[in-house]
Amino acid sequence: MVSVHGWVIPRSRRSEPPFFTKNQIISVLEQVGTLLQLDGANPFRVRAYENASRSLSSHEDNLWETVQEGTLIEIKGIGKGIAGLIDEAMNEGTWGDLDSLYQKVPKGLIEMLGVPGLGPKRIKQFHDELGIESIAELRSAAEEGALANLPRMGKKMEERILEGIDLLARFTGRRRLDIGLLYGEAFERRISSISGVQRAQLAGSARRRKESIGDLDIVAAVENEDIEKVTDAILSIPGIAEIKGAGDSKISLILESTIFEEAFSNSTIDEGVLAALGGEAWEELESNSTIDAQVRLVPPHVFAYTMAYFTGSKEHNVRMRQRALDMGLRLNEFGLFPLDGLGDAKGLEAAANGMPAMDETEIYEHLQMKWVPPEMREDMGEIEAALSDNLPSLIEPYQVKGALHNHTTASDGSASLSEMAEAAMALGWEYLGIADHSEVLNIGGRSIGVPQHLVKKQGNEIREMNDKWSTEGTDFRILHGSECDILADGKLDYPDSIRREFSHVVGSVHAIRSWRNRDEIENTEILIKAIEDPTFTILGHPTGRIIGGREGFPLDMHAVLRRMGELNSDGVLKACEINASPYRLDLDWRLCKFAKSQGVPIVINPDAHFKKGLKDVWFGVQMARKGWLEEQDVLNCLPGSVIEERMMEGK
DNA sequence: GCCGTTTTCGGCCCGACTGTTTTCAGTCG
Repeated sequence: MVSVHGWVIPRSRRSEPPFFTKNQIISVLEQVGTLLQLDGANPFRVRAYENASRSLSSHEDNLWETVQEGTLIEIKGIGKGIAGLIDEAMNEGTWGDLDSLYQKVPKGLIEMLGVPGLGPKRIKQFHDELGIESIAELRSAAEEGALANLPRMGKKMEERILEGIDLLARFTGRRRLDIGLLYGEAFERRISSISGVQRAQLAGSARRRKESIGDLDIVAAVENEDIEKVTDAILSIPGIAEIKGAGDSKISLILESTIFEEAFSNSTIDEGVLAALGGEAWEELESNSTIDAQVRLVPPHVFAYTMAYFTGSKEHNVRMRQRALDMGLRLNEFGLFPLDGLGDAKGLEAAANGMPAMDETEIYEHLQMKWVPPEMREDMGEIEAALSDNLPSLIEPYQVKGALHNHTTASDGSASLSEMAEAAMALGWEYLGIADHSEVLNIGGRSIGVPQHLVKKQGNEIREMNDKWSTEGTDFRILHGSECDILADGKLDYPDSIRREFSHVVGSVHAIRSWRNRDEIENTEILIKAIEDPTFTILGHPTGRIIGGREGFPLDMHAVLRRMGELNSDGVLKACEINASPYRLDLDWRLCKFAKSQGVPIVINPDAHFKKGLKDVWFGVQMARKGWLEEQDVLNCLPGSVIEERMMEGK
């Protein structure tokens, strides 16, 4: 459901400029786009606001400085109008005439956008003609049959809206990447095994490894004469909760977790993904858990084009089509065609005259570009990099040699030191960093941190184990760190003398509530103060977000990373974690490239609380890939013998 | 509202599906 929470124009709490932060500006611009749609504005004007919001969020420089320099309009997508708006907001603390727009559009209309089949046009029509301002009013109007009499409406639309309202209540929100991939892999395998399907592959945000997945897209290559047979077979796959629609080229479904039973017993799931998922995520699925899925059926010779198209992202595709147009070509899900001589041929008919492509590499070659890995297709600079042959060589899961943030029974983990070490060795790792919680941490009134007097005991155990491996000639070691709480005032838990004994200190915020009650500027200052402590090594789950659960606390992460970069250039090691738990995936991948540009090393940490949790590193690697990171950018790609030294040097 | 070797106006990515119509508008991805 589109949450209505937060749909008010922000008021500044500050007494001097800048009155608003970059994140506040970005969110207002995005909301204005939506509000304008509901107000019936010119769709291109709507897109201008959406584009401005997007381009600002990938703009890495300090926005306040840009405003002061007067160079706002040099940012692509920001012209005179929006630049004036941003200038006014930051300098004066006012939003021009946007107040009236926020006032004008009833909040219930925003919620209605979440109803499948309802868009801004119909919502506006209902509002203008019938005075409908909320989902509740919409439901009763539909039940009374009041909607069917409107122009271009009818009984069927009315029913669809009622179903849509129910659906919205039942199947709300997106799925975490791990859950989405479980469904996606299972569904892909089932479709691949249908006779008549020549190839089938998962596309969409799952293939791009987004941290959360709205619905699954699967492309299947099927000859024309097999379409009917294959469609019937797909519709009879067990695990389908509902069929939403089925045409010649597209099938829309809702899947439920019963799809897994046979898929798992046949071990048909991709081994790499299954290993990463460890089966844990599946066991946790509720029986009423569902996910939307679309299957596209296309002739084999256009499969690559359709894969590229439905892998997205939408923004990447727009840029690709623009690139094609620049070369006098048209690109769509069926092929790439010269614009002249295309005539009236559309869709598949036109594909006969298109440029052939056996795989995606050839599509990019036709456009004189290097193939872009799916994870990078977000229009975050990959188009330019692919055109100039400057794409990074992305990190691979096998390049990770250990991890630095994991727990044992000494705090809230469920496995002992030696059990965790064995599991790490089984993964082929050369080291395991243990970072149990510090003393202060208690969750639900129960203290789970390691008290001061037990820190030394843990250190002794680790030393004994390391000595044993060393005499045996085993290339494995445990690094004795701590996940040390960053207190609300920016101080670190434990006395200095204890912190200095650890090989590394992962500083993490756990008392999220007090950080959420402060503003971005204050939080940023306090967090930077904590990072500057000489014993501080790694920033753990920087914003505290839980995917699908809660937003992180307000923070200017660019400013934090800039400061960490300065400290690194002074020779002090300050690394930033990508917490690899699929619940967190924090640092956000969108910030990885910036961290790299500032010279901040990244550590991919599973934050494992049990043996299988170590495998979550796989998800962290996916995020690092989305963030353009290479092997040398990631600290825990260093071999065991080197990483100890690196941490000593960095103090 | 933004943008511009076609720069101050007239474009702005493209197609399938659905339900409403009898040629098309709205929605979705």
